[in-house]
Amino acid sequence: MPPSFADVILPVPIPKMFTYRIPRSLESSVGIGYRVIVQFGKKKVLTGIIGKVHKKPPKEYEAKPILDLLDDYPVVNPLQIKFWFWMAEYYCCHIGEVMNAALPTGLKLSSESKIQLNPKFDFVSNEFPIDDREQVILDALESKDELSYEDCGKLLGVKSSYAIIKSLVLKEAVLVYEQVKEKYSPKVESRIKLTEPYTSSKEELEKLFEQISKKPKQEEILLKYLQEVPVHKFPEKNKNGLDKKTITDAGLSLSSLKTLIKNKVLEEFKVVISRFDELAGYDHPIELADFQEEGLQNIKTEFEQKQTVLLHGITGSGKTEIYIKLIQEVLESGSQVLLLLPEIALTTQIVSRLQKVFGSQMGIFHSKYSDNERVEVWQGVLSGRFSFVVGVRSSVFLPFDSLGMVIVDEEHEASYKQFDPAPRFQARDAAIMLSWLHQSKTLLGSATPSFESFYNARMKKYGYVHLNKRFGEAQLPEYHLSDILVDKKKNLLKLDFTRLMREKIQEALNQQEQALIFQNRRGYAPYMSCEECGWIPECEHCDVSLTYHQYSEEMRCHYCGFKEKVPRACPACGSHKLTTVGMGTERIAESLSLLFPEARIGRMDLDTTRSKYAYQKILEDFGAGNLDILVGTQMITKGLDFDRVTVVGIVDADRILYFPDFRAGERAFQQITQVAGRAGRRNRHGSVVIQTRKPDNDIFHQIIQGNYEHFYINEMSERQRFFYPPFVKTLKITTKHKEIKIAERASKHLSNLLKDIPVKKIILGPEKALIGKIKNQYLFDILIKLDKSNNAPALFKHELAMVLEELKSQKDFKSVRFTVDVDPY
DNA sequence: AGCACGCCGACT
DNA sequence: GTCGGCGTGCTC
Repeated sequence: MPPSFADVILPVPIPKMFTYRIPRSLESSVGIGYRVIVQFGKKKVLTGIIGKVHKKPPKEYEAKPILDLLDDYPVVNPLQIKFWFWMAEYYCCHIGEVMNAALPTGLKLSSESKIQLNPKFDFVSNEFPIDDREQVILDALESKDELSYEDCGKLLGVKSSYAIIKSLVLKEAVLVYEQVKEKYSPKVESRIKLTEPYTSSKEELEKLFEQISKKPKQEEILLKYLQEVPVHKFPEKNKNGLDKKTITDAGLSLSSLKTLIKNKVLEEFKVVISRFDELAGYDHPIELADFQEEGLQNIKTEFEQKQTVLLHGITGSGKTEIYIKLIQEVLESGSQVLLLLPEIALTTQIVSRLQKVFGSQMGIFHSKYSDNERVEVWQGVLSGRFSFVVGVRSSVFLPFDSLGMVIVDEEHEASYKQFDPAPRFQARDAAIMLSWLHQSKTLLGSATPSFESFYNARMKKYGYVHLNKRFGEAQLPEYHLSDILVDKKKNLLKLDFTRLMREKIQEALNQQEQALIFQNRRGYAPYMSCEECGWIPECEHCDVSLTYHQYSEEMRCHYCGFKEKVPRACPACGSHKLTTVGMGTERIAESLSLLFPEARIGRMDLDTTRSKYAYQKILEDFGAGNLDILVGTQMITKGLDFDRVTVVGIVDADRILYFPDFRAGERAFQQITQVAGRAGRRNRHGSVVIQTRKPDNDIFHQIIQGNYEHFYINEMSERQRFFYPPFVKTLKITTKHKEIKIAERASKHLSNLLKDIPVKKIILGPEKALIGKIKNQYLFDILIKLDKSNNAPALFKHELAMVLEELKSQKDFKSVRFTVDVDPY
């Protein structure tokens, strides 16, 4: 038998797999998707995933052997591997980067170099002298068995301890070895149980009680145990024992418990438990209104023809109920279901709603979950415990093996697109691909579909179902446009609130109703400015002004996290007249508390929801009526469904509308409609107040009339004329370097090379990026608009990859970073 | 991305 | 003189 080889995917940004030899001993037990340990480079040990198994020995090098197998089952299935490769190709990144994003951290291992004393080392008759710094390391190793390179560096106060360690190795004083650590640790519970003979014989137990009658604390524990676990009535219950916590929580003595264990009366044992509670789903039937039932039937009919269906349902039309029906059917047929939600909707009512129906067969995949929790969701899908997962963007990577349906709720949400580390994927689009690989169906749901999806629906690529009724007696809210400039002239603008806005909020407060105030900017004020000379504090490392955060008395950069104290005086002219310009949520909340001193005001934005349950806490407070007004960013537009909200205020609609991006209009329509949808659900009618400087902008009237289609047609003619998506495919390449000249030159050079690629396209730029400098790196953008026909995008990407490889190998551009963003936002 | 090797400046 | 800065090349 010739030897077998495995192409292993490793978490390194190199565009290929690495071929390793499969040792005979592992030959029968490995395959695609297994986690393996391999040596990479001189000593680094990494975990990788087998992407392919074959018999072709590599010609140019000797393959190293696979060192070990981590599990006795594949962690990733072949469908996922296909999906990874598709993603790497489509989003122009490396397979290792996809793997990195796909595997929960807990399943990734990497080794750490450790040093230990060489037991053979003879300190006395040592032929080489040990210097002071080496001695420090050796002394430290006297008390600790092992040290990492980092520990050594800290000990010596130097950045790199490499040279010293190398010298010690040479002198044979220490040994270097690699330690791989499994990051995932199961949650264990300590339990106790009664030992023999006390379990089987009542007499023995009685004897025992006599013996310990003088030790009341021990007696107490024993009584507690027997009360919780009636051993003699139900002998089998002893096997499972009792959680140790039950004893300690009852305030009983831990040391007495230890004595009982030491005396072999009780026995301690450990069990692995789940991090998720078992919840029973109630099977209460979901009642659909006639129009929802009709929608459901239409979806099914569309699915007969199309793989993907767009469900266009206005806010309050009850899309969730339709989802539930569909999910139930798919689950009953034995297939799996994935429901994608935008991150910020995941902690809300929809999840608890679903949990009530689906109980513990439903897994939740959160971005705030710990690494261990993520591994458990992963394992849960693998083992079949979860046949249904509700999750964020990254849950498309879970190890499903037989998806029957993927639902993407709020399909238009920009947060489905990942920007920063590669893969820069759009989860909605990836979900459609994933679903296709499973030969399953995809349902996209939205009240304000993305133009891409709506376009696909109109082109008959997707099926289309429209729900335009609201459930129950819910009415659409009444819109009011409030002109900021008019009020300002008449001196009616108080603390940035127009008279109409203040009146509406006051009315709500008078009626014990609630108000939601939307402002898409966190912090106190976007920036500060000197009244005398116009100086504006800017970030030292980025090309942006610093945001003023009042609460922490700081100026912060939202791009690199840089912060500094608020300047006392203007460094340019010495003036003390520094004022804040513009408004963030923090300032809005402050203004409201001045305008409505009696109101209880809450704020919800990135700064107030950093901790795991902060979001839920604020929502619960609001839901319970402990708050009258909630101020927030986008976060408040999602999944909130509170009866008492009758007023929704948009403080600065122009900020959304006049954004330098071709999608600004689309986004404004979506955002305003979404926030507005929070007003007056059920039988109360609500008001939406929009503050703007240009109330006659046509877009407002289309939003008010809810005329999505009209709006769409208008905007699309513009997009067609100027070659914007969805008429073309776009691709953005950012060039980054710490020297502006080099960054610019590299970008120019690249754009010239791209011009030669024989594909129908438009190349724009290079141009200084919107934010020209971030973290001391200068950025230049090239935007490419690709013809969608004839496979042009794929051809172009292929050529691009080669051009980039070539460019990177030129020595002038060695340290230049290129990032490719396909379908950027 | 790490990590090792190699070639130059500022210090005991 | 050396330490240690980081530029460059390589990883099956």
